[in-house]
Amino acid sequence: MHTKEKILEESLELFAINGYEGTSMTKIADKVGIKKSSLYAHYKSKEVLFVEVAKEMVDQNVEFVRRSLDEQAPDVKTVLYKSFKTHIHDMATDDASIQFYNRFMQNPPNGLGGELTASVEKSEKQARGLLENVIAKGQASKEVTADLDATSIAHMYFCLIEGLANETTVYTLEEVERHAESVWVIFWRGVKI
Amino acid sequence: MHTKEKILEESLELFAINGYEGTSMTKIADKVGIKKSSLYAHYKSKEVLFVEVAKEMVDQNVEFVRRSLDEQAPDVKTVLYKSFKTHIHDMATDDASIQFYNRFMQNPPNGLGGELTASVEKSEKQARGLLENVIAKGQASKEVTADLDATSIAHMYFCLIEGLANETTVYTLEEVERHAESVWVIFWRGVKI
DNA sequence: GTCTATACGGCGATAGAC
DNA sequence: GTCTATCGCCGTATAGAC
Repeated sequence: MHTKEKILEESLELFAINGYEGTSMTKIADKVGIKKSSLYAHYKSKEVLFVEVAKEMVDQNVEFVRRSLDEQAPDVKTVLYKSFKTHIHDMATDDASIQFYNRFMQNPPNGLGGELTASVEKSEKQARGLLENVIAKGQASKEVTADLDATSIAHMYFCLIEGLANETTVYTLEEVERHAESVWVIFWRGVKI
Repeated sequence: MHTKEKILEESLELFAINGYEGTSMTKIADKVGIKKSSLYAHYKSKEVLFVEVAKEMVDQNVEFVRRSLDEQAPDVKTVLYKSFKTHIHDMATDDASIQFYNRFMQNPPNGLGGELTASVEKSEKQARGLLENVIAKGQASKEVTADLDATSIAHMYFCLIEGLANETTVYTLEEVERHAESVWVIFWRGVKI
């Protein structure tokens, strides 16, 4: 019922913060407000629960990128800039979904990496596809250089976001946002006509 | 003696691959070729052992950046490009030190993050300083634009490297190196005069 | 579906013989 | 310094009453 979803929600947060081995079924049960053994009525093992959460996050990643792209923005530069800022902001403000995604796409739990890699690769391709469209539009409207192909530029874009995501552990929100600002300037300098 | 160093070496690899909670003292002992209890003659706890490894990695990070900068290269563009390629290559070829660094700087074990953040921040600052010098030289020789400050450019550089590091789990060596190549082109386009 | 009780193994860590 | 033996605890997971 409603409990099953709550388990997903709460374990998402715990996995994101404490990792897979660092999150016990007892801690999840405590956070949900039930006993450990009751979890097994909804998910037959910890691995199954984790994979369920992970699959949701992979799907959500594409949706997140889609929503970050503002269709109403006046030009491609603004679309990209707004999307960039949205990503950075949500990362830096401890959004559990994004932390989960960043954490486990880079270092999946021991046996479960293989089970996820395929779907991650697919979702990253989709997300990159959305950006490629925007960039291609910018090339058509002479905002973005045609010397580079849209795929490479989209790749660079995600590379920057992931690089900045890594900083969130060490640096403060303000520092990351300031870094993001200068990173953006160089990026745009690199891709504009 | 020689055992104490071997413990550091072997646990470095295990921590890098399986994480902190995913690495047991038994597994470390097995890899070293001794019994678990013998480890405690060298390091009084798992936490102490981990912190010891982590501190070495933090120091090594600065040295790694220093060595990647070729003093003999003809111009600043070449210095940066060679350094960039060295980083990518070592990451992609499963260098345990770099994997350890990337993994735990982003997601330190639960109680030990605070103990490391300060020294990480310091070492990253030193490493960035080395790059800033190179970039400032490039600005003086009119290779690199003076519209951007050297700190921002150095920051961008590390951001790209970390972003590419994240890919190594999902993509193959060839793919990452190909991505790195186009990332470099955009980067240089963004910072050259 | 949730509970209590329990099984069983692996964990980090210590004691003490050699 | 390394071993065997052992401690106490907590991990995942199951059985069975309600």
